[in-house]
Amino acid sequence: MSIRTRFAPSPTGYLHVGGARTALYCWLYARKHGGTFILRIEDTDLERSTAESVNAILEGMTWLGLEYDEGPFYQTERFDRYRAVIQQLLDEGKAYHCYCSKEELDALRADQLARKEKPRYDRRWRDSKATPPQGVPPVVRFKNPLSGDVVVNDLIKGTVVFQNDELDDLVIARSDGSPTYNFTVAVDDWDMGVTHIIRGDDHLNNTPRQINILKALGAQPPAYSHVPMILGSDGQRLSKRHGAVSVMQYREDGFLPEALLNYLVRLGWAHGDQEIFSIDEMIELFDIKDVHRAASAFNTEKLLWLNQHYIKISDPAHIAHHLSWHMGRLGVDPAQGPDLVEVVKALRERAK
RNA sequence: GUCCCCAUCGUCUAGAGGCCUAGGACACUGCCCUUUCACGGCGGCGACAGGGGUUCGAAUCCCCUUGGGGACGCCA
Repeated sequence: MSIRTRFAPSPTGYLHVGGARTALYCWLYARKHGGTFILRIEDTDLERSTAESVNAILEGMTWLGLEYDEGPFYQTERFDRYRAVIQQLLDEGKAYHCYCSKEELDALRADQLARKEKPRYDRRWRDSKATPPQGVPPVVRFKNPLSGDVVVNDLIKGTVVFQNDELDDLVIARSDGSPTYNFTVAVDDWDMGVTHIIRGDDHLNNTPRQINILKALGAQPPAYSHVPMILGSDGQRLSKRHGAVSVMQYREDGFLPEALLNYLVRLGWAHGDQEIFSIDEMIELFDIKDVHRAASAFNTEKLLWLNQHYIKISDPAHIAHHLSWHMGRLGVDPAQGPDLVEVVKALRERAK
């Protein structure tokens, strides 16, 4: 069977380095196996998703050269499909309506937390015969299995077992009828024939839920690979205070895409002592199974070194091309000055 | 709090029981090259979180502790 991977960002911000690395790994894995790389925009959160973010993500991927074979698919364009599957689950008794108000749920959560329990929905409407309250639009919840466990054979993390009784009945459709993340992911990965899911390990806990939904749908779960997070230089979660986090910010700061790609592929993965990888070498040597299990800290110094390396060894015309982009951005007309290729030749030994 | 993940130099990592008095890279640093800055060359500093096992032998396997991270939403 042909390999199919997907990168599925939610358009609620720019493409950051963590997402870029995940996209790179998905892309490399597909390329290595002659498979298909799919781009899917997970925009079911109508409140936070923006067109600007979609553009920023597309722009970032284009700059890095991570071209997709299919897509971009937008989940907002697939609502009819989700609605049909939700109805199917309802008809089959695999999902049910829940009439709890947000206040009710908040109170339940606060209560459980106060008792030092893991907060989760108590399934009060799962088998309820009670008459639904008037005028309350219900959400749809998925009937998660009550016992047994879900085994995830993760290509990076190894075998991870989750007890079903740790999971609650998650909401798959909001009271306004719109579908939610864990559900749309399962349906899409199934519909799109995704064979290998490669994503951030912040999704590892979602995996058993998605597998249960897939099973309820009669679908074969794909292979999972959860790549660790990228931390800031101080070992804390990457955020704006660490400086550049947006991929496009690196472009503006003068980094070459090949330098960022080389840095990212080497962050959390290695092939012996090799530090420099061309795109072709990455495709040939990269294997998702060799990705490190621990989170890693982003180190701009090393990126800078790689950038310097690529400036030195690249064709001067190539560097000049990037240089003219920066000059244009600064309002300088390259045609007015000396030949950029010559400038690059003269200065490349001493630039970063 | 509960569940899940993780743990080798400051950082990225090699290491899949003996090849390890733990290797490479970035950073830092000494010397050389050099009119300057870089580049380059040769050195140096620097780590198996702690404790128990298993084994003739453990950075490598198992358990506990500690420390990080993630998840627990009508966000994704």
